[in-house]
Amino acid sequence: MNRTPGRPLRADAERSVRAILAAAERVLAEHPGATVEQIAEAAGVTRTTVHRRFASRQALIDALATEAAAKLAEAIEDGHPETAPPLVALHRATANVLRVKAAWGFALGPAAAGSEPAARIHQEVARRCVELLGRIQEQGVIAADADLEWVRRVYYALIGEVLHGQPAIAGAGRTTTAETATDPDPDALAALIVDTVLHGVGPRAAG
Amino acid sequence: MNRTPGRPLRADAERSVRAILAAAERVLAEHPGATVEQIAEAAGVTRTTVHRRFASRQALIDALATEAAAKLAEAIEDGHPETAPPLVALHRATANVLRVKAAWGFALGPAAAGSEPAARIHQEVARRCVELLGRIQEQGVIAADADLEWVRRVYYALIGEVLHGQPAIAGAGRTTTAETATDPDPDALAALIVDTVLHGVGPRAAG
DNA sequence: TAGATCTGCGACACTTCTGTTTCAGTTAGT
DNA sequence: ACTAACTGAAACAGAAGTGTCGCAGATCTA
Repeated sequence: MNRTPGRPLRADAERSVRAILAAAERVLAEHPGATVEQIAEAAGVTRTTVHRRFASRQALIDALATEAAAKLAEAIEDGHPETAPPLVALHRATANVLRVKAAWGFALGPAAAGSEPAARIHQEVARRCVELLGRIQEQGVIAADADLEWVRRVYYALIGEVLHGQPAIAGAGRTTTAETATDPDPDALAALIVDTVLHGVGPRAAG
Repeated sequence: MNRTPGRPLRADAERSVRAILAAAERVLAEHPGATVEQIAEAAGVTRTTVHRRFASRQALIDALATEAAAKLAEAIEDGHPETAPPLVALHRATANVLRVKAAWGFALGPAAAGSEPAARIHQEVARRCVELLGRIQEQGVIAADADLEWVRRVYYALIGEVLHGQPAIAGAGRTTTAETATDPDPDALAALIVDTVLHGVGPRAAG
């Protein structure tokens, strides 16, 4: 049975879909093996309704992954990677991505991978990311002989690292610059990530 | 029923246990939700036998996680973090860890976490790691005001990153230094990781 | 070689989850 | 206000997995 109707849904049905997706993210983030029933309960809906809107558990996860991937792409674009100065764009995009990934941890994680359309979006995002890094490289801020794919992966890894130790990041990075920031706000973390990717943790070259 | 007998196992039974653990790693690495039956089949054993040796599926995973954690700890110690020069120890330990993590990807991954004894070992490993980083910091190779816990997490993240894109790392890092190394050997990768952690991907400070 | 141990085989009860269906009652849209 | 769409409730069949048991035969060990 196809639950991807051509006709537009009624307002309440649309609301249900949103509630289910939001609940799925919430529940699956904590327990990836969670039941459809648990998701339904968290959404304030019956299991029957979930199955009415999503053909299968997998279909639900795929939809979730796709939606989240779209938000991720949007987060990058909101940094204006084309028009803004590359480093500014990178910083803004990083902060945006941190917000999105924090809110859609499961849907953007490995457990939700395998969704075909989502995978395409992620691939496109990676392309844009390398593009932006290339522009930064042209400015000489990234070594000319650096492998941009490796740079991108380091960058991704640090984003992921920052996100799964929320309270652990008190006075992150250099205690002098970041002080004891009690609030792990995305901008400070983005600065930490970008700085670490570019310069590592070694002592600063004078200047 | 307790499958942790006080008496020593017979030789063939011991062999079965080893085969089951090895097969579990192999199978679960590719499909974390794999069945006990699939594991048994891969081990050349019946499901009954698996249950004879491990009280439950979870008990099997816990045993796997614990064994792998021990190998990880061993990998660190093999770098002689106490006696060798800190940077040498870090490099050796990194190469060793890469080997171990490549072979025990599932058992050391998040899916196998939650095992109580394994968790304690991992905590101990992290402590040793920070200790070593502290010694490197004293040498001035890591900035004096850097948060070592953050450094450790960056280090871990890069190790993880290197490991889940095996064939993608052809001419890793700086193409000039690494050339097009067709073989992603642990030592080259370890050098890449350590270098990136310390200096990032920015242009080298002259020298 | 004798006795203890281990294994495969086949079966069993039990639980849990999925996906479907029907139907009566509610809610949105026009 | 009328119709179409949506929902909850309650059941159903079915699949799949887990853990257990007993037994006959193979395999180790002393």
